[in-house]
Amino acid sequence: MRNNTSNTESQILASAEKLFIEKGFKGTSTTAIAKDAGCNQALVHYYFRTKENLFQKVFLGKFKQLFEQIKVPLERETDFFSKLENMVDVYFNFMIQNPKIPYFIFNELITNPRRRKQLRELFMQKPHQDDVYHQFCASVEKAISQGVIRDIEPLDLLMDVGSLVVFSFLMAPIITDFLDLDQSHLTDFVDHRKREALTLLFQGLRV
Amino acid sequence: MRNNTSNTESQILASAEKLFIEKGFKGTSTTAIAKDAGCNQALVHYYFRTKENLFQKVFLGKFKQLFEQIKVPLERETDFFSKLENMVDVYFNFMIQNPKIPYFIFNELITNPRRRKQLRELFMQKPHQDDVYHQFCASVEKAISQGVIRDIEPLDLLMDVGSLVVFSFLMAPIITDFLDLDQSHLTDFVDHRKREALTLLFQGLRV
DNA sequence: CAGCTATTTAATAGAGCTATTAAAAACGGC
DNA sequence: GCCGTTTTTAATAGCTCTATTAAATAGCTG
Repeated sequence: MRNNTSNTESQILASAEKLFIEKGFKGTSTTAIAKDAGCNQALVHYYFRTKENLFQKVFLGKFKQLFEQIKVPLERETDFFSKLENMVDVYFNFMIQNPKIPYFIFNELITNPRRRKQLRELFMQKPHQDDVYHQFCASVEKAISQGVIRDIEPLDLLMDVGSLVVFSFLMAPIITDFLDLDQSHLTDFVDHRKREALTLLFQGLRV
Repeated sequence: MRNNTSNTESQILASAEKLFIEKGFKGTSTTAIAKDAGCNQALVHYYFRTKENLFQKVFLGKFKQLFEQIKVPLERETDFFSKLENMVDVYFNFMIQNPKIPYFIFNELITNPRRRKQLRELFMQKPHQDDVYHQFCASVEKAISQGVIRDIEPLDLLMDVGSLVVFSFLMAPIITDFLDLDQSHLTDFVDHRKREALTLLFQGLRV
């Protein structure tokens, strides 16, 4: 190999990422990837052997990217409502910049048991990533015992936040089409949802 | 035609429904549908001409089924918190009985602009179905002016409820696999989420 | 049962897909 | 400029898929 990541190889990866995210595994052909990357179809297999292989690279990469973002506000030591605000903020920002990622990951996790297994193994290999979750649990329980928030299971709180953040983005393309909104109105909508999510959470968690 | 819906025809429809919901449009072949229905592959095309046609029948049928459920608590005239509880109740129950429907509808709406168009036209044809939404808006605004709930836009309230209900079900298969839960623990989880959703909404909407 | 229609079958056209292979082209060091 | 390696290409095997067709079968009616 002449350079560590040849131009073609990374171009294929970029095209694959774009197409897989847009159309999913089944909806994307190696032929289409090659065409988008502007190279011969055989090169896709030359560099990545199989479509499945290439997909895994993209999928795990994106998942790690998401996870890196998610863990930041969970780890940070602040008062509880700041942590909450920080979570909503970070998640919304990530989604604004990567609006198709949550659906991409969801889709593949839901439709393909193999991906769930892959991901599980990924977590089993690195049990220390659990710490993020347990760290979060500890801070929730502390906030409860200090009377800062009402009694709630940490997983529920996580699900509440996740629901309010992710659902807005899953719905976004549907709403856009239904109400004939353009991109600028869409970001308004998302921004509006962010404020409402915070309001609901803050009020809904009071003692 | 001998009987209005021949045995084979409805069997094909049933198999198509099962497989489309499980694997989506791209993931399901007419060959697989025929095999599942226990008939010759050509029959699928004999009765429905194209795969697209067959899919539309399934999709619109399921969407109507969902919509019929959704509108019930929106229309009912009760005090606002009862309406809210009723909504969460009905939606959760529907999802427990049709756990794969929300993802199925989501998936096709998100990935296929044509489906969004189809659905939009469906609504445009029957503008009276708008009334359900406007009826709901009216009851929200009444509740606000009466000081029963805090100030909130009706669409936000709808999104809040939708988020908290639907997200639980989208996550369910992922959580099952991750935590090695069996079906009984899963329904516990869902039931638990239902209570938390209600708590969050009731508290989060107080003045 | 004869004739008509509805249903079912096997066969196949025609397309697209993944993956492989053998040969050609590009590139590097010597 | 030559040689070995890496990269790229065209060709193709071997699938699977949708949709159609012509022929066979079943079912009803008079």
